[in-house]
Amino acid sequence: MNSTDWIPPAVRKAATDRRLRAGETLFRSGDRATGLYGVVSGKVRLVRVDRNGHEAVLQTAIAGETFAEASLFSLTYHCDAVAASRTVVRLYPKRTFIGELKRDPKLTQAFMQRLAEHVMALRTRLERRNIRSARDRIRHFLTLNAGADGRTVSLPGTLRELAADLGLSEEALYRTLARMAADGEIRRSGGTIRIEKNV
Amino acid sequence: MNSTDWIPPAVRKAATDRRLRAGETLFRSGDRATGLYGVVSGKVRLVRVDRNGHEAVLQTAIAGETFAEASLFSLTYHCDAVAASRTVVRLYPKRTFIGELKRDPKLTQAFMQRLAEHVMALRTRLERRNIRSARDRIRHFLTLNAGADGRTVSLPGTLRELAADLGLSEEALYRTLARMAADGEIRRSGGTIRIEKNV
DNA sequence: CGAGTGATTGACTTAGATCAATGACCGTGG
DNA sequence: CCACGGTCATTGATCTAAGTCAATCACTCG
Repeated sequence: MNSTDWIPPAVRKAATDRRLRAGETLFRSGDRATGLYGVVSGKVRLVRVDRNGHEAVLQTAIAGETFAEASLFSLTYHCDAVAASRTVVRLYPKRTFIGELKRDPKLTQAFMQRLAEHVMALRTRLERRNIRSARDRIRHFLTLNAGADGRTVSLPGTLRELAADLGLSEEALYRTLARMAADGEIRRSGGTIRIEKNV
Repeated sequence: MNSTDWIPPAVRKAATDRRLRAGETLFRSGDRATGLYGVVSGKVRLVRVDRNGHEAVLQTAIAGETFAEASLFSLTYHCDAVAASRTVVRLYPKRTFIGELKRDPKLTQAFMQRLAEHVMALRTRLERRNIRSARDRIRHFLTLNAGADGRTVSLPGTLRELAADLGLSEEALYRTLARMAADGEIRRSGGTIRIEKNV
């Protein structure tokens, strides 16, 4: 559901790729919005940085996903996009895209769908941030990200990234995971967490 | 920009009003999504409640605004809608709306715009929640909600509501505001806060 | 092999949650 | 017309979970 199938050939043709090193910035808040991006390979984090240097992760886009959709409605970007690893992104130029939107109702439909999904995802994120307890926050993440069996969660990146994602300090995340494992609530192996007990 | 002008007559005709007492629930998470709502008068809070009973405020819709847009793309609602005061809401039925979307490109355009605004608003909210310090969180809110002069903020509701909105305990909000006022950073009078110093 | 990053654990501090009590205000029903 | 119940605003006292600083180890990538 997050693939870029919905992008029509006309827009595809106008796309250009760009290679990013890990940590490289694709755009910054305030830059002129040139279009919408898709991740070909790698991973991009959309963040806003406050004056204390704290990063708020708004979204993490992995291969096959798109980001900066809302930029079509704005002259500038409103957050920073940073490659989390070596990454290739594909730029779908704003002008072409908007032109095609006017012409292609299917695309419009698909695009609205994407925006609506975005709204829902952001709401879930917001809901999670409202949970004070680190443990409950992690539980929230785990249950909503479990695979088909409802108990296996494969971590999308490093724990460090996850910590930023959850809005916890690394240490709090490590410690809480350790405690949850000690209590038999979860079991860890490599990049995977299994939920052993539902609390 | 948040009025309901963009809703075409065809959809308007199918709308029905409903009167709500303060605190009354309009719909709950999991209820079948019947459509999108507009607030005629009063105020509606969209919240998600976690198992500890904590409420996460996802949106507060005041007179003239719409809410539950994303429900058009979903069979059920994903949050609770509760009237914050005596309120009249107008239901625009899903079926009619979707039918009209297919027919009316203008509506589609306007609706996409609304969704995009939603995404941006949610991102701002998320950004705010990422700020740890109560004082900085309040500052963030104040600067982004100042009127034309950039210094006057008229509070949308009670401080209690604001606290929930900011994700702070009431006490933390009261205390921090008191301290900010004592420091001469803000000045309060009735439902208005003036920013005296920018820090 | 050395530098950089991620993971982990310890020790300490603190901001904000929580519990509690009080006063102001407001609408309402007797 | 006023007493009463309710909500909002406010302040005090206390507690604790999470942030912060710091040190260590494992690993990987030039």
